[in-house]
Amino acid sequence: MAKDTYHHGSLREALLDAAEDDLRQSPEAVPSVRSLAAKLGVSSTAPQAHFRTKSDLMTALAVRGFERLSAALSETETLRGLAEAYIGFAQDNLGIYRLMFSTGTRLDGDQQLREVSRTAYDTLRAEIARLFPNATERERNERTLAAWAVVHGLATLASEGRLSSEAADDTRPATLARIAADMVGGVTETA
Amino acid sequence: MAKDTYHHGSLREALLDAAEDDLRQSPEAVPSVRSLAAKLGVSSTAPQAHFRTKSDLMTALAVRGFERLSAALSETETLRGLAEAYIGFAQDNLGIYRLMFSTGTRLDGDQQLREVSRTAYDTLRAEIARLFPNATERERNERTLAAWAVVHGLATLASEGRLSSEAADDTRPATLARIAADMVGGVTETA
DNA sequence: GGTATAACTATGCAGTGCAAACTTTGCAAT
DNA sequence: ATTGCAAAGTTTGCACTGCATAGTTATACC
Repeated sequence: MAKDTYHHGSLREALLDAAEDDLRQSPEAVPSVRSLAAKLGVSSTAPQAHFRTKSDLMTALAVRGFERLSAALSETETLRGLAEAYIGFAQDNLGIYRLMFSTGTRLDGDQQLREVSRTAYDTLRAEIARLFPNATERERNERTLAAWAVVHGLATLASEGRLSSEAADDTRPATLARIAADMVGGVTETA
Repeated sequence: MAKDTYHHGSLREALLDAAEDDLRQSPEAVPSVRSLAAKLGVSSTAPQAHFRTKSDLMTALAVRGFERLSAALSETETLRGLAEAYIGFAQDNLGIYRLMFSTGTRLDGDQQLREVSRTAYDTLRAEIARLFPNATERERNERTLAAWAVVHGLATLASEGRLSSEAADDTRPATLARIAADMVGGVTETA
């Protein structure tokens, strides 16, 4: 993965790849810029040419994450499917998922991040609208918000290992998704 | 807040107080141990006598947070009140709240943390049991989990400023709590 | 009143992000 | 082809971090 020419050619992407790789191998440790540079056989400050700050790098990674999440969501139709995809994504991409919703990653700072984040949300909103055609605009908004919150909450708590010992022993995406969908859709509307 | 004697006397508590103070003033920046020591007029490594690692200090702070959260929850009765208290706590104690659910703070490592975390959860569980007396054990478990997830999800998303621009403009605890309670309690059961 | 020990200091190390100044390279215009 | 220039990468260095280690001081206990 080291470079042999002076110009790496695609250091920007390589950095993101490397960061993602590290994050996948140990999701609890945010990789240092220096370690990424070292792994790519490049000087410690080379990344600065592509990302002004570390935070910028992480934000770029978060954008990647949202894109992939959106892709995963758009592959399903049902509410339960969406929930399962969301929770599954969180569990399979724990490091990036944390980054996507971490404090450092501010939505207001990055235009691209805001857009790609909105895309994912709109997918959910559309499904809610389909499920509750008679609801008012406001009801739909609130239901969408609540739906997102349950799913996001479950995904987060499960990923951080907060459910294991007390709240739930079965933390598989499918199981949690069922619980979430039951709560949002209600028993009546599903029929 | 500086010491004049060689032995500070209550450095442990002072460190926690100082950390909480910093966290309250700028919730997005986790204070450094060194800065806390400096603020208390104590050498950089003095804290090590009381907390083996920084993570230990943060965990102790998280315990404080759970205690206070439990106290806030126990002051109300209704589901909606619980939700409002929870969300309000998150917004008013953003720094500590993040710490309580951050990756570094592992439940499995600290006995005390596990207990105090469970206490808060049990309060919610009791209320759910009261609301749904006819539900099976399993149903109650699932509803409790879902309830926690919505509330926690809303609290987290609101605190991190993830709702503002797209999902909800009104992020006041009372409003979010109503949405959460509606979802959990359903319209039928509330009557 | 001595002494073990908990609480604190001093020093130092490895790592971190980042700024600043410099060097190499590719590309584009002449 | 030559030159000029901007982009990409290097070197150096600074301030800060957590933490290990070794030495110092005061306090509590017998």
